[in-house]
Amino acid sequence: MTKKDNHSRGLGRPTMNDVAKTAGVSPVSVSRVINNHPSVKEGTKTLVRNAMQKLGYFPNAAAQAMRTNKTDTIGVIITDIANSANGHILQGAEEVCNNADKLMIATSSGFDINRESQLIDHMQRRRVDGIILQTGHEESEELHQMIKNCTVPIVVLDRDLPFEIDSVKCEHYHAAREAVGLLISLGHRRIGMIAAEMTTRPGHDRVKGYRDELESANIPLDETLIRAGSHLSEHGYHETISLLSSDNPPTALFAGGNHLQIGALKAIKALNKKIPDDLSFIGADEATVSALYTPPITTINRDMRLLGKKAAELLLSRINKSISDEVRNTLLPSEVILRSSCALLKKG
Amino acid sequence: MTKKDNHSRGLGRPTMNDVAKTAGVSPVSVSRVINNHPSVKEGTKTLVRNAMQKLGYFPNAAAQAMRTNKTDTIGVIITDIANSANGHILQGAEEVCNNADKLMIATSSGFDINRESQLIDHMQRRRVDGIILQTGHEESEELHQMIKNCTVPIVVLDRDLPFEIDSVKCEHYHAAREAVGLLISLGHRRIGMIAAEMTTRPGHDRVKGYRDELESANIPLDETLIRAGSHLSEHGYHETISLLSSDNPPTALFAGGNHLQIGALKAIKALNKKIPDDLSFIGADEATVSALYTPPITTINRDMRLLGKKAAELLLSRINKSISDEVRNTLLPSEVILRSSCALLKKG
DNA sequence: CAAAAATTTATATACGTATACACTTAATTT
DNA sequence: AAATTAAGTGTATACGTATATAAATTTTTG
Repeated sequence: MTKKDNHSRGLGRPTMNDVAKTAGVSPVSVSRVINNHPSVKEGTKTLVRNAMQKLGYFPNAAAQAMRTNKTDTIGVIITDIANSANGHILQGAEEVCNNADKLMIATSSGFDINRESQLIDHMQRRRVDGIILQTGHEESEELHQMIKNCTVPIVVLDRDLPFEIDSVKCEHYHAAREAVGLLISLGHRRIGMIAAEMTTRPGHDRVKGYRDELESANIPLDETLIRAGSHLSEHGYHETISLLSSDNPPTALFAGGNHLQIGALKAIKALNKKIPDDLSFIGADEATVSALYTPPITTINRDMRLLGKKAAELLLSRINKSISDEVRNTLLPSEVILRSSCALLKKG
Repeated sequence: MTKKDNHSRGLGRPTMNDVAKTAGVSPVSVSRVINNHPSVKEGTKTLVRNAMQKLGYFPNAAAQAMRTNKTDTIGVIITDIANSANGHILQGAEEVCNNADKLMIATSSGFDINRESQLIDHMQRRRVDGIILQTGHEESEELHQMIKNCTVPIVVLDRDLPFEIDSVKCEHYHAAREAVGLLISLGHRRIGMIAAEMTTRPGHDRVKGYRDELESANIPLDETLIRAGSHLSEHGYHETISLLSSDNPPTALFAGGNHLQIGALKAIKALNKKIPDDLSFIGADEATVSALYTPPITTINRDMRLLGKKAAELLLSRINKSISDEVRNTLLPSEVILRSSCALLKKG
């Protein structure tokens, strides 16, 4: 019994050596069968395959990774995995990765900056071939450093970072302008704006679109109508309650985020206000509820699956070095879908 | 220049040896610092830490895995990652894994049986410490074999398999009976049932609950009222259209699945039927829409996050061998949440 | 102050795989 | 038939880490 014969000694899983022994060939032949090397006789192939079958052999990915310095794995770090919008991103990315024979592994940070750092760390230790990152902390200096120092390619998902880096983003600014413009064209002058963190693209750009559109319509800005700060449903709920129960409530409301929209709709329901009679309403990123709501809700939509796909494609190209070295920033469109939640402002 | 001095030659990433050289200590000391070994002088520690910092060193997880035969990784295989119910499962599981210092990596099969096998394979090759599996193919013999032969512990998520295996499941049967019972108590006799695949727990058990409750109420079964077969929204839509436009349409409808419910509601809307005046309705697993719908929808709910947590906890216990060897099957409750989508059957 | 004990550091090796290289045998050419 | 080529297989080794064992150093003790 030789030194390396772990398996027959009952310790641990079968290795290439065990398979080789069982098949009566050398370990090299086993390796060649595994990797579909051309020069191996058909007879040997089946010999090896049978042995693998018999022993229940699985190649050890860690050993392979160490030897080849590749893992064929793409790591994805998402803020909130329970958000179905992110689910669609993951679905899109996974489809592309599958087709490229890469395993996509998804993790989520829960918007926790420490967790985010840990996950980038994890991915690097595991030597993933590349990372798709949706940070929840665009502004963190620490994170910028981590990203800059990262030893594997990163594609950033719908975030603005203050340095050059591959990214795929969605258009938020013009869509927000279009949404607000629609409300203005219906006669609304007091338009409430509920937004996510200003340190995050969807929050920042949508608020900017709101401001610019009002300005270009010569409507004086009332800062108290802008309620930015969190992407959470609770934020949408409380700020909507606050806005609608104020002395001079808005006649229209724009909720720039799927959870925010849910929260806002709950608040509107709780206050027993009717859309669009008491209040015109525009939401964002929430396809299902918007279509089914009574009345159906006008909303800004974007193709999250496409976002995931584009990010994965860009990352794979970067990994394969099949594109030039210069940084790529892809911008995907948003679309305003008109439904019946917006009405002409009633005079008086 | 020695043989192993890769990094200073510019090839690849820094290793323990590079760090050791830079710090002026032996590789062993570096390893000890990494693993918080007690017996290492404070001065050496900082020396090593500075060197790691300077070189941008990251331990190679593959090498560690090979040496220690552990990966501190939990693999999760889910059917559909874009389904927010599954997102909540993942969230729950991830929380538990984080607290146990395990990295949870999520993948999804898209209900593709081949993909599912591949993923189990991937996980084994990568030597994850354990797998949480939500199969979309309870009935597949091939899959049963893969699961039985799997070399790492598996916890099955809300599925019935024809052999002993750790699992965490949700109660569907009694909740379905309760839902149908509620409709019966309101006078309904013709109750439509839209269900997912019969080869999957939520589909099978809910239909069984439906049948048994009707039987115990001495209501003759009309098989044409049962529309099982797919969890997809489209199935819910088409079967609802079909049911409601038949000669003898049901007066109440039970949609046993979140996507099915969405599809059914779309169909009801398309046919311009009013809930609950024209049709009483009960849904399942779709908290957001149900609460916001007009009228709010009575629904069967379950705690998906808890499902994920319990599965992860069971798996970790199994990995740590902190529980006895016997197979565990945890059953979590479902709950019927009463809202205003069900009404007394109008006579005549 | 020598010796024993405790602490810290170093040497050597194994984990499982892929590949460069050498080797054997069979097939082809001269 | 000898020489060349091709096809198939085997030997030896490196990847980066953790640890057993040994060695060196410092601290404690009689």
